[in-house]
Amino acid sequence: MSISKTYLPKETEEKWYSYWLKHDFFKSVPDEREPYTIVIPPPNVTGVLHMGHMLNNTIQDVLVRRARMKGKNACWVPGTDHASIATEAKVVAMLKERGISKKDLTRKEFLSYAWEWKEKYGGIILDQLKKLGASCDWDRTRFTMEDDLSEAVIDTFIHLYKKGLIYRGVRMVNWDPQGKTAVSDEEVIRKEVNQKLYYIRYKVVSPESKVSSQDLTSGSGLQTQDYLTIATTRPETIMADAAICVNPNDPRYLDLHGRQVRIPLIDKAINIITDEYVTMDFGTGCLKVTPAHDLNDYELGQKHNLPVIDILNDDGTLNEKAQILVGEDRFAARKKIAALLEAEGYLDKVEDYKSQIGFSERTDAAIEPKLSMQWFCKMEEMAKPALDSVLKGDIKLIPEKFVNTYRHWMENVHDWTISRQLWWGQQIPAWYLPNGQFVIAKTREEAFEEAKSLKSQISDLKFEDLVQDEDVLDTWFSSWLWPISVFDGFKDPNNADINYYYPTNDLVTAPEILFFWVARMIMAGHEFRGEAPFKNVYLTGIVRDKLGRKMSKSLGNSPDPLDLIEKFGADGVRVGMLLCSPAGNDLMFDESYCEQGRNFANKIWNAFKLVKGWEVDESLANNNQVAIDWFGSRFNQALTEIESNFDQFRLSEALMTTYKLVWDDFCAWYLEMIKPVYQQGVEKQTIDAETYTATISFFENILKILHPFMPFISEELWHDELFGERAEFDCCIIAQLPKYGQINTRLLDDVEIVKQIITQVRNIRNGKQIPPKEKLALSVKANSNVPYKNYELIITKLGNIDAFDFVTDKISQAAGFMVSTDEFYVPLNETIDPLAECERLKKEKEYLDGFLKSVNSKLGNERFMSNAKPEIIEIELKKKADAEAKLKILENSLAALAC
RNA sequence: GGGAGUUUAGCUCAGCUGGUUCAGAGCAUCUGCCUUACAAGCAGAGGGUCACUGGUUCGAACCCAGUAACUCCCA
Repeated sequence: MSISKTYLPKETEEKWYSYWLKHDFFKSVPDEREPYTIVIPPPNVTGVLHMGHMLNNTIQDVLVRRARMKGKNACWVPGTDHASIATEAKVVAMLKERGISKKDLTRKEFLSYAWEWKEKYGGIILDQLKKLGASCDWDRTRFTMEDDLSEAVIDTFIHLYKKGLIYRGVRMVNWDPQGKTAVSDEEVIRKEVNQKLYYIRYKVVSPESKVSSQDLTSGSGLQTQDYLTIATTRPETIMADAAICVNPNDPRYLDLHGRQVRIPLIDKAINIITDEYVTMDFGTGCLKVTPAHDLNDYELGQKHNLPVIDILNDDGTLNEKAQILVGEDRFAARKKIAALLEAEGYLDKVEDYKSQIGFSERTDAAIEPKLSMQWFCKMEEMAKPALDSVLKGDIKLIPEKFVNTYRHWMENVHDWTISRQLWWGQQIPAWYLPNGQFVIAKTREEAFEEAKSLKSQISDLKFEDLVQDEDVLDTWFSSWLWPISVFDGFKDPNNADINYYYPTNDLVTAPEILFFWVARMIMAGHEFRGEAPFKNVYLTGIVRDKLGRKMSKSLGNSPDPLDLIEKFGADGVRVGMLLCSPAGNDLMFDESYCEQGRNFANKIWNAFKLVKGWEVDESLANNNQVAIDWFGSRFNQALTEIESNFDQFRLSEALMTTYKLVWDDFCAWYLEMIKPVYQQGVEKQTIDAETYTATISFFENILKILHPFMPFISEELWHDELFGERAEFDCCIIAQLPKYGQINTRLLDDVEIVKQIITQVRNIRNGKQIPPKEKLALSVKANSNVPYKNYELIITKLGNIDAFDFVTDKISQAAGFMVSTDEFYVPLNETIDPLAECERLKKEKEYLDGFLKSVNSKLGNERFMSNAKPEIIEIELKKKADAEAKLKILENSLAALAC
């Protein structure tokens, strides 16, 4: 069977993914092993895979696969959330295409369309994850709107209501006029926007009595005060003005305290009030107070007992209370009203102005502050244990810097608006009586029973009289239960799964949802299980493009992950993602990282091809024991480094350690050391049995440590006949990671010196343009105790040396170099330029002189000697001795050259 | 406006408790090679005032203060 020249991912990915599935390797059931659990951050059911998901899920898969290979019972629970706003928008769009309007449907009809949509498109993102190699237990796939999870949501609502943690109230909320729903503070994205500041004149009302008294006391004329000018970015809301407010200390407006102005265009009189809240040096120092349409104004209005005049409809158009421009959209109205004011002479001037505006995360519509009746969840009480568990370290945030952010948010937490004016979601279990009273109950039956027992209820209350709250609960009110609900911890709080898998181990998610989701899951964990839901929260960076811009659909700067997989293979993309993702830092993604990943896969493939081309010749002796021992030590050393990297969630470093071990140590050095010399006319290169066995075993171990990062190629090679017959269930995915072995540091150090010698010989070849095929001689004048004899075979093979000998004197007419304190000579036919040689030696001497000087100045410094730790002094002394030894050799060489 | 973070080679990042003349890795670049596993490769090489200014210390990329630029979070 001929083996292809490059690794072809497509041929293996499909094959092994279905093999793994078929053999239930992703499946987890509780047993006596230690569990390792991750719940997926449920992607939005409307979503398609983007680069953020790629990163996030690659990391989760690496962690899960590694845990599995460490003998743990690994369980990765997949699923999606129902994303009320986003999904409802998709469904509305689908209906529109079919010529159906949501208005004409009943709730039930609408929901059946929504489920139809979900069944059709809702699984896309999970199927995409499979392409990446995600080893989720798909049998456990959950959805936040399925019956059991919905029931959990309703039950927790009732529980929290009974505890007094949920209440209903009129509040200023963030209104999304496009989604026609309230959204939480966390779902509002603030952006700086170029706006206009309109300066508008309000005519001051002048009651005769006041004018005269003013005239008498101060003598100030009213002529200049006929108008009062305010500055606003929202001229379309003037009809909702309830007052004009000035700072009581503002000398410009002292005359106006207690008087009135008339709103332009509608000519309505409102009071001038005073409050220190107003900044004197912003705008004109006069603030129009519009309680219905601004949070600060609302509070000011409460304080001063002002009426609330809401002139906007739910969709952002003006209503009849506006009196003019009724039915116009708020932004259209803004332009029109500016024109009207201008025409009537009320517009003083217009300035450019930058300010922060909130936009809905889901629809990108400008958020409208709006007063409405909503359901809220009190946060303060639940925040406390959730904060403590992070501060105490029961939950570790990685990287640690997020602890500060987390604390700040938790200490200043606001109540959570949990109602949404939508249909797609869990309907709030509040039932209203005709008299406006309400009860909270799971079913109409229970609600009816409870309603009957209300003191002031209507005497002839009928079952059908109860009307359930129209609104649904925020999607996060489902997601915050996720680590518990996926194991049916609400339905059956003592079941085997929840007892075994909860609390989960690691959560991998984006820092953007630290508050939305992570903090609330921690609260829910404490509230409903008395225990935090996970131990580590690994917060990934944000995937940005090369220019540092966040990847987004609207910018079009995000590659399609599936195209990347097509181009570089799943393993290549996984490696590419990890290579550029240091923990907690954003990553500047570039396709070239995936290319590097693909090249790495190819390198492994070709190393495999090499080994596969060998044939054992039993008659051959093992000449490679040194190489075998060296790589064995090097491998064990790398294993401990990788382990420590994983302990600290330094995945990119663990990968880089693996990469270098495989590419540099194994391929570039080890295989070159042991590789049979090419024999012409021989079909298969022959090798001794011991070396062959050792190499195969190394290769198998390498496949194991590669597997979490590159599951497909490692599984593919694992099953090659090179490793002998594999039983059906003998798969790399469940192989156990190699155990740590001995590390011979002396050997590792020696080989570093040997490598330097080989590099120096290669440099001489390069410099003198001696072809690699031409053999050279090498002599060593050893001053150290490095056992070069042991390494002779390696040196001669990799340096292409045909004569390696030990000498006691310098050799002239040879290119020389020094490694450690040993001198090496490569005799050459050509004459050596003594001047150039002299120059080289002098340069080296200069460096060493400087080095020695700095060491000596330290050792000569009394304060260093008295303050530095003994080990540091010892190192300095050794440095001094080494430098002196080297210098002596150099000086001899220089003397020999007579320069 | 408040808080957090970042700044080290052309790029992306390491650099742990201050201690080798300590400045490092990968990629990219340059030079030479189609050497029977791999040109998606091999062998080499060059690249940095550790943002800036002070301070502490025998000793600072690392600790402290200030400055600048950028990023994020909250208002």
